[in-house]
Amino acid sequence: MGRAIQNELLAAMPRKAYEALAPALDPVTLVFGEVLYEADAPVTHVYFPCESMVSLLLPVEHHFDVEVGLVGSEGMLGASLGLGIAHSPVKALVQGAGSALRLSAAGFRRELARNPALARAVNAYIHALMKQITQTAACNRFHVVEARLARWLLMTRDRMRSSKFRMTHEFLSHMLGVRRVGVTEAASSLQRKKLIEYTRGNIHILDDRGLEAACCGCYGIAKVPAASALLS
Amino acid sequence: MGRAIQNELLAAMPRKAYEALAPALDPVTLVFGEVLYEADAPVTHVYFPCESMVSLLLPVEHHFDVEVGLVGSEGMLGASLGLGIAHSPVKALVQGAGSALRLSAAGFRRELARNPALARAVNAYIHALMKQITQTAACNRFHVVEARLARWLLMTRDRMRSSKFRMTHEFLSHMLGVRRVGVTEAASSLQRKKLIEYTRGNIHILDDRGLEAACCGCYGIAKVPAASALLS
DNA sequence: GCGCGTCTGTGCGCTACCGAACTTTAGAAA
DNA sequence: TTTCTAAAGTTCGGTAGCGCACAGACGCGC
Repeated sequence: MGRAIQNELLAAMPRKAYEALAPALDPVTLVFGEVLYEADAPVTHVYFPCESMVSLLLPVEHHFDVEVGLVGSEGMLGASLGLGIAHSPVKALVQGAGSALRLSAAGFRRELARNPALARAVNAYIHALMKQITQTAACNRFHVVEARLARWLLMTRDRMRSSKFRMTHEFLSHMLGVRRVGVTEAASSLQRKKLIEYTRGNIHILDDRGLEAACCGCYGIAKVPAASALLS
Repeated sequence: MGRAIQNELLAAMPRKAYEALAPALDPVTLVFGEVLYEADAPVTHVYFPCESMVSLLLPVEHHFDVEVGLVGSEGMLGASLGLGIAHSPVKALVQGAGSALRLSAAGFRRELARNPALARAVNAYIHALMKQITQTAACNRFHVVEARLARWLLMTRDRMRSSKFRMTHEFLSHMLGVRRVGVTEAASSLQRKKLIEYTRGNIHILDDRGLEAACCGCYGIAKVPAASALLS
């Protein structure tokens, strides 16, 4: 346990409270493409991503799924258990492989009951997630593909803590709910402006500032505040 | 207190728990156009609509606000207090005038602490609201104006418990995040199909089944379940 | 080096919706 | 009755994104 706590939700808990929780946490590696929850299916475990990233998707009839939220080390999966709801409203798909901490649903409930700091952190995160989903809703409604792509890349960078990651246009098109060609057009436009570069699934953000300027204000608004701020 | 409890969230609480809460509830009349909360502003009171309806709106830069949710007698406003958050992420605008029950934020917190049935009902509603917002996000992304209008009319009917209500095209256009002309076109199409009729702000749903067929599946999915089901 | 599958780029006609202006009509007020 | 205003209807050019189809291009395995 000497290492830094990599999940910010856990890191923001009082030391003692975290130490009470730590033995129950099970380190796991999330693999790309893994489905943690299906939509409306039971939540058997909660996950605290450390260096991984998970998309929240909603199935829509006659369409591919749309992404409504993105969870990384700033958050958790299965927070609805904190509301006493044992099933996930959305599908959770591992988007960036990496480490996470896992806990059984029963264990999580137990910890919530005896650990008020955890309960507070979880509640605060539920609220932050609602804001994120709300903002995404508005953004998807009003903003052009290029701006939304820029936002998505920045959100991914924040959660992966890296400006290089793997992601094909095909995949991005599902995330943004547009055609693959739409992504190709937006991505090559961003590349022409020297904001990113990419080849065959390897994306590299070259100019963070420029990319922020290319995306809509939603990025700044929906940025999940540091967990420490959540608890203040 | 002999009358039926008109807010379903309250009605679903155990009799004893409700009776403990009832004296603190302050009957108020919400007037059309009243703003209960501004976005990101403090929540001073919570509201349980009885025969009124309130829109949840998100401000978007360079645009009118977009609606992300709709609250009627099946829900409440200010539920985020149940998460320990004292400000509203969205703007709450009274959409359908009518009666509601009001409670101060402090009083609500007090009741939550001593009344587990209320806490459970509130948590369940928060979850239902998240689902509604999520579904709205996806619906706004994929479905055509006519289907979204049909959905909105049905949701309004459910919350107002009436198939007649007042609502101008101008106003609807803000709710749906489209031009007024877009609403006019969609509405006259629905009228031509004899599903609704309207004149100068008076809308009348003629054919519920037909209207449900004209709208997307989102309506059925995002329908907030009866509060009694929420608690089961 | 060859073949093949995956990823990316291009072209084309089409539709829903936009922005902006203008007209008509219902109904309340004078 | 006349006047006035808010609501609803119409028109028109423009565009973002769609569906579909196909063409290169990179990289891996053999």
